[in-house]
Amino acid sequence: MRMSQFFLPTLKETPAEAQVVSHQLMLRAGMIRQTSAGIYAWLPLGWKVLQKVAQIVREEQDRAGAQEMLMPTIQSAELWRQSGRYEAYGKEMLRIKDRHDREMLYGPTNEEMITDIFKTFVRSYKDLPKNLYHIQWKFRDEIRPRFGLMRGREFLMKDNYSFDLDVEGAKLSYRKMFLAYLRTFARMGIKAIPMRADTGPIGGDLSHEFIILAETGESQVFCEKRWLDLDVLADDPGYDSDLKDFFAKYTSLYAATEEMHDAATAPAELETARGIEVGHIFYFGTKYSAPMGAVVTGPDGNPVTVEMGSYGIGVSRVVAAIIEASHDSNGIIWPDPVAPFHVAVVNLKADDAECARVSEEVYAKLQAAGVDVLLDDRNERPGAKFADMDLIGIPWQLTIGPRGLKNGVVELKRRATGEKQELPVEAALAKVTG
RNA sequence: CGGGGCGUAGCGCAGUCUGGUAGCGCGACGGUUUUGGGAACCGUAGGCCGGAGGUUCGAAUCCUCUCGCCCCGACCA
Repeated sequence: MRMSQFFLPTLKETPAEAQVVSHQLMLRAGMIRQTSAGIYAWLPLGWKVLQKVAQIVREEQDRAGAQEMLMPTIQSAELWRQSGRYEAYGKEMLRIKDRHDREMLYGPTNEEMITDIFKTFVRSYKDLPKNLYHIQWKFRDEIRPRFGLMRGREFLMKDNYSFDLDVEGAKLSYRKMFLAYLRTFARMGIKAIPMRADTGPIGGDLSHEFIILAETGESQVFCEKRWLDLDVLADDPGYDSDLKDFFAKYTSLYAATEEMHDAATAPAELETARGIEVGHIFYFGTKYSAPMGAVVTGPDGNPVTVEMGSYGIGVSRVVAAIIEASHDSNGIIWPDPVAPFHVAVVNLKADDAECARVSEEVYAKLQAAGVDVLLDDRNERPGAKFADMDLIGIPWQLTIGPRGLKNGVVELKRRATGEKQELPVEAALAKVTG
């Protein structure tokens, strides 16, 4: 992408309405535009990041055996009456009426709908287990939306639903998602810690919130420091195992949110921090399958009400949470896997023939190599270019200027560390693509 | 929903108390000089002062109503 043509409305000053750093930086970096309280349009840069995050979620869901589908945002109130939640849900649910005065709603979640779809088609235990997901916009009419995308009203969520014949199967499905979530966040370059969550009336120990540590987090969390040293991607036993050992290892360390924290049972040496919830997994048995009649015929010919679980990742919130966890005073520092561009080629002097020639050549080579590259070919002053690049947080900045070219070198800067080195063009290319 | 605050140019703000023909900085546009960390100078454009009523000779400013947004609390990916 050429910056001279890219729709990237960056701001020098921080808009007054933004209080938290992720909101401020997303506005300044030209990623989003608020259209109503808690509702945002995603501009090209933001949309690129959102899609990268969604794609990692998608790949890990697929890898864990879940299947992608897409359910609508608008649902019928009828479905929710079957589960009893239409009355129970309260004002967070946006209720609307169509032209025939039929009661509809903008879905805050999809348990009812997926259960309805499931029961229509699945009749035999032989069809189990099943795990279905979609990545779709949700709406929850929060009393007070705030913190930009951290607590919006409309948000993009990956939600999936597992269906099993028995509790043991449901627990295995749960452990698979537990692993999938750890892998998902690890791949995004962030440390999300699973913390025991309230299971409400269901009871048991099968609900975890996945929390990212960040100073601006909404809730107080407590965990053992050793958590931060675990390497999930290295520990991954694969989905063919029963995952019991893995699950045991990753739930043995203490980690709890404020609500679940119990100083009496907690170890003495505890890390206290602020946390942002980015995912939540939940086993809930027959809470929906029973009232909605999701029943299959078991091996013995008798009907079995299926065991269900649901699993959510706040995809749009993750984007904000990553910024909360990874920024400095100059702007965003994207972890490589979710960065909107891998490298920015900064032509320091756009009207200099040699600078332009080398920049274009580097740009073309990187594109040919399949690298997501942004070329700053604007006729701006160097300071403005550097400031923009730091602001939008591209992991590598490859600066091409007349001073360096005279000596046959370009400057390669790593956004995360600020480390700069002068290299011949080919060496810089190798470093960026390697 | 309770409590607090704010709506004036694209963005950040002053002006409101004490009514008198709307201003500053940044940004945009044109020009000249510049060019390795958000340049300098000259010039230009841009505002029903959120909206509707009212008071007044006269309202951004006072009164009433309304809409929107932000912050603090109870809810949540």
